[in-house]
Amino acid sequence: MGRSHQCLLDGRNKGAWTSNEDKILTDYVKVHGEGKWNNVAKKTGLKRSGKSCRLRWRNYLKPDIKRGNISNDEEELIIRLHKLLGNRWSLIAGRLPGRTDNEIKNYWNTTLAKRAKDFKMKVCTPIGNVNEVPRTMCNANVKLTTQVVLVDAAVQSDENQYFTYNLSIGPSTENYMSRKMEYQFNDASSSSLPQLKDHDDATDFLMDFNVDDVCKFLETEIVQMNDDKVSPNGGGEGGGDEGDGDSSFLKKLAEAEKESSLDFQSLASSFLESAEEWPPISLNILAFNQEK
DNA sequence: AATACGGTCAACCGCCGAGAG
DNA sequence: CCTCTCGGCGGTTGACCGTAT
Repeated sequence: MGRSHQCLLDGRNKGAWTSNEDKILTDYVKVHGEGKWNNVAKKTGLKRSGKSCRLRWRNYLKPDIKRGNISNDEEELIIRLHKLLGNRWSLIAGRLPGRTDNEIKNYWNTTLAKRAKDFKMKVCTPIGNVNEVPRTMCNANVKLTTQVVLVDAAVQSDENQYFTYNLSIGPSTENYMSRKMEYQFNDASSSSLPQLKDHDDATDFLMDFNVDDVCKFLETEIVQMNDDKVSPNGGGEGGGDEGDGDSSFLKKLAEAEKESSLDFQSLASSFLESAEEWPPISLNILAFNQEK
């Protein structure tokens, strides 16, 4: 694997390390400890840059490094930490003893990212209309003219697949709700609606509303705010069963915010910002939900 | 058997911040 | 302050390897 052809550039070796170079570096670190990497070349005659020495030691030669065979537990931890931290590989690696940032990064880019993509392609079909609320989530056929943002998606394993997403919906960045849901697929090839898994309260730090809350919010608040000619209780594109005014999301949001003394607005705003970095996967999820 | 292709992962690159002088 | 060095980090590259055609 990796680069094997050594070449000499500016008097320095580049490319794969030889076992002899490894020994020289290992011996040096045993005597002098880590750090002062630029001294390695001076004191040992090794034709490598300080950076290259440091990298070789930290990613390969260091005695406590675990290599290969990332366990299911480790994989799940990587997925969860990546949800939380993004591409901050060194932070993620810091919570996985013996694993290096480079290894985590490689594992993510090759195995996990690909798996998530394959899973998405397999299970979901784009419908091309992000403004349509999936009927399985909503009793009425409501036109959604607001933001629907998916900020997260992940697949745990082939045998036990799930995906998690945060759905942020609202007429503006001032008024919206966020809900995290984790779905379990018993059969990835099935087009039926997946089962909702239990929440992980530790990471679910936004408000926890059930699907009915989402539906009622969509049917009342959004239609009302975006189409003067459509009453909040039916008509227009929508119609169907609606919630009453008491169940409005905005009221609940205000109450919850008051009770918990948390700034949900800021929390959700930061989520929306990070969502910009994700691929436009929301279409696919919506399409899947619309399947029925 | 030969070739093409895609996955893996070690290593490199460029950027950045901290700290010393 | 300014400059320089060093180390850390995330993104990218490219050689190797297994598999498909």
